[in-house]
Amino acid sequence: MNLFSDIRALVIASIEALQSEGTLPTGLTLDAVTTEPPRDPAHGDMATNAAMVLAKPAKMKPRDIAEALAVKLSADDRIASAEVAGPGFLNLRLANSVWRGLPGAILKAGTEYGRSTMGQGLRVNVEYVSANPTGPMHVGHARGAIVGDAMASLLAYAGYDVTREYYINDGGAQVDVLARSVYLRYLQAHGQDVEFADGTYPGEYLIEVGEALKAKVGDAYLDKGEDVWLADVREFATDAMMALIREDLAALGVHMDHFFSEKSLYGTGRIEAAIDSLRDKGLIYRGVLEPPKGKTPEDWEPREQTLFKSTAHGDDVDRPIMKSDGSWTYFAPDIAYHYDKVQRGFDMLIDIFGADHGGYVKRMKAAVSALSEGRVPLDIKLIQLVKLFKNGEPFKMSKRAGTFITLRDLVEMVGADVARFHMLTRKSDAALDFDFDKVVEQSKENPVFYVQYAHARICSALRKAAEAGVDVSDATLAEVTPDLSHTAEVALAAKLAEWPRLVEIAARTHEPHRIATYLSELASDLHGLWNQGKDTPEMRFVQDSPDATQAKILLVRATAVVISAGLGILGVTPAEEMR
RNA sequence: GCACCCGUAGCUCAGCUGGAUAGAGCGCUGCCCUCCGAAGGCAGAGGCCAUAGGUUCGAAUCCUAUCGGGUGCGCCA
Repeated sequence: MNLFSDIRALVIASIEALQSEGTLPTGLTLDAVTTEPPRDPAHGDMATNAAMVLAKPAKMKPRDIAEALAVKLSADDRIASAEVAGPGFLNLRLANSVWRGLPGAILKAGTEYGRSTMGQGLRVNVEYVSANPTGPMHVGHARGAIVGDAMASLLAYAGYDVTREYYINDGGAQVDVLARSVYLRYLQAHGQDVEFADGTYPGEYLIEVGEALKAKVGDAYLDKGEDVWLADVREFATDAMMALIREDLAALGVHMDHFFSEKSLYGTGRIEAAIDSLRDKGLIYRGVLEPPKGKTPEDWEPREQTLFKSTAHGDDVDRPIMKSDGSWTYFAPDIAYHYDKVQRGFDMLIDIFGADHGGYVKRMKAAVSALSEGRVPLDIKLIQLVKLFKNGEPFKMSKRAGTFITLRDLVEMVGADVARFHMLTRKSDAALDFDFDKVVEQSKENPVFYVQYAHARICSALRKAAEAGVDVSDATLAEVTPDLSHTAEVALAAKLAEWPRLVEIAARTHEPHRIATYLSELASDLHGLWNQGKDTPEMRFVQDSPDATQAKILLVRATAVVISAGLGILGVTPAEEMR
């Protein structure tokens, strides 16, 4: 149920009626016709741009089209009035019956109100986090995890078939480093003195991994060379790290559908198969790259390499896929991984990367474009930095100073709900300030609190009504005719009408932060309505008679449902009371 | 040097596939808050949407150039 698309359908039908009457020419493209909320409520409930976008192709004056359309639309009993305004806007005022029907319809649908079918069941793969399995996740990983997770939920709510996926970088040199570091801890567990040289991870989190290794293999690896233990320790260590990472993610409320191992691409012919697919398209060649202008590395020398002709698919330069020693560059397994995604039949791919991978976007898009022959779109979201603050002061993380904050620390300090909501209050390609003290503050300037409080406040009103003996069950309220006698109440209903539309906009643009923005606005409207009850007792949610209470409280209960649905997408628990 | 992201009120930021008089919170100014539904309420001031061109009936939004900030740029993933 979506009022805007309902009325848009009515507008389209009216245009077609005018076409069959000969008032408008046939063969017009109607895709650009929209119905949207007017900027100024005085303009009405809804506006359509139909007359303006059709004026040129129909070779008519916009106002003439608008006049004719207004007559048609007015004939529908959902339309109270249709007025031509400005350059050709058609301002629509909806019948009271439309608004009165909305809150009950929301209660009947529950949090499904707003669910869309725009995704048409298309299969989307959202890849996010993909942190190296070399240690616990730090607070910097949290934003990508949260944005990716909310993105996946949003797309699912919008009707896509979503897979949440984590790419484990377990094939590169850094897991050898991890394995050697664990080996040192293993020696330590056997009572030996060890030294952590450069190129090893000294983190204490590996102590227990070393001890676990000792428990598993005993003294089998003591005084042995890497050729004996490296492969096994590598696997043991990455398994341990992934277990750690899964726990960290779970603490944040993030759960993956699929973990994809980079290592599984090596020695199995899968990289070769992906590269062969590109070779078949004539996109692999031997060549020498130009040095980057203006910033030639000291040790630059021309070198013949195996290159992917990514420029054929929009990249700026061709990219090496094989090192001079014949081994793959990191790009090659990434190509193979995305080839695998394409072959698994996804209709759309989304990668959530850190902003430091910006230079990687074009080549990855080029690869997917080539591998899928342009069929599968890849959207890459770059997540900008989170600037940490503590009580208004910039907070620098430093391992040496012991102020290194892990993702787990974050959850323990502020809670998963607060962390999640706050990380979603800004669009992901802008830097975000995160103040450990302010995000848990209970004040109006804290959107997390403000939205939670709106929901809790409604729950409180419902409890109070129930204590007074009023039946405020959804089933009962859904049959009640709401009392929308004040403009602020109609305005709130109008805001609720925007929810399904907003879901589609957020899903189409891949911008889950829009949900958080909307919820803040909705909460603000709710609190405003509540405050008006101070001066105007007849606007209070709980009235003297049960009938009056039901008629008032229905609207705010519908608001709670929408808040709950929105928070659900963000992965935040709606609070029933504030503590 | 090149590519990508960002530039909107004093500050932090929203702003819908281009739509009407560009919004919110904070801060600032004024008023209200002895009782109702706590963690305040109401009102006001504050803008060359970085700059200059272009496309369009219409541009904060799209295109081009310039300026400013960030990120990245062949054997590191």
